[in-house]
Amino acid sequence: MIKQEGTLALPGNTEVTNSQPSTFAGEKKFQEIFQVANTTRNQLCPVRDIVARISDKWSMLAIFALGGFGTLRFNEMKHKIGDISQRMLTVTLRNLEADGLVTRTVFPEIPPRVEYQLTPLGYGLMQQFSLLADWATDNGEQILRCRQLQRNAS
Amino acid sequence: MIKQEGTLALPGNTEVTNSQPSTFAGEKKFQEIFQVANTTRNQLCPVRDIVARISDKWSMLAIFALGGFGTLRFNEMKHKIGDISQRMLTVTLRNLEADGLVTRTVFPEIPPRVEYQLTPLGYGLMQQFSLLADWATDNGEQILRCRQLQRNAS
DNA sequence: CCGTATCCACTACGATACTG
DNA sequence: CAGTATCGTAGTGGATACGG
Repeated sequence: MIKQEGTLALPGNTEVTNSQPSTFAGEKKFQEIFQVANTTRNQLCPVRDIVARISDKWSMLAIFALGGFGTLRFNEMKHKIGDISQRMLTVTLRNLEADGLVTRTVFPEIPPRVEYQLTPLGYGLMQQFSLLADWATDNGEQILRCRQLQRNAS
Repeated sequence: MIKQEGTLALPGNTEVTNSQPSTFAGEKKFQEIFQVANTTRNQLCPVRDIVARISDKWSMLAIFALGGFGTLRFNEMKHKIGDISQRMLTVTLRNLEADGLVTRTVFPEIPPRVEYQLTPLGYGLMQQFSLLADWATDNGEQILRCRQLQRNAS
């Protein structure tokens, strides 16, 4: 007997052919993304680069903070995010700035004032990313349930 | 003089008011995402959890490989991804399985045969994620250019 | 064929202290 | 206020060897 875990994405075909089932539309598109993302020992890949950028511990929060509140000063962000360290906020913002996702404006005053804002590029990224966030809020619970079942089974 | 780096997301308003400029539509939506994602010392957040899952080094590639090619055996994936180690492919697939994103089907044969496939959940995630990948392929070059300029300036 | 087990290198991150 | 500098730790991923 076959050990089958979970449910399949596609209705099981009793007749297995070499071609993929017709329900598998869009397949080629994902193949292309795979090929692009799979830059085995080649040059760097924009997709993986961008995922890497937004997927560290704080970048996503920083981006959505700026998208949600507009312009923010350093300590405003630090206060909003709550448990981020000064160091990590600096590092995060510097990285985002280096990628052209946020601007950093220094006002030569005493005490110093520094304002951060999303660039059009950063705003676009956030919009795309918010779609993924929507999906995550819709389906996150199901994933967590799967994880629980898995842990209980082990 | 103000030290201004990069370009701003919004046209500069000479008159600054307390309210955000009207071009900043969608602000509230992003505030909400921020609030949800910013689970400061609260329980876990589905958005961050899912980002964490797809943002390790190999999960994204594994998902798109399955989405692009349908059903794959262990060594087929390993061959397609190229420079992934056996250990990391196992770990990656086990994590995806635990989250209900892929199924793992063991055929009790000698030699053993194990097939992996996306679940509906995993397929949905990949579709959302592919939109982000599209954005990345469109805008990745610009980000890389920004990064180059930054490095040359330093 | 499809894994585990073990060890090791690297780096992301946090805590703390100090500065213009 | 808005950072830097330094150090310690924990987790991630690679190489290698072995097992059912």
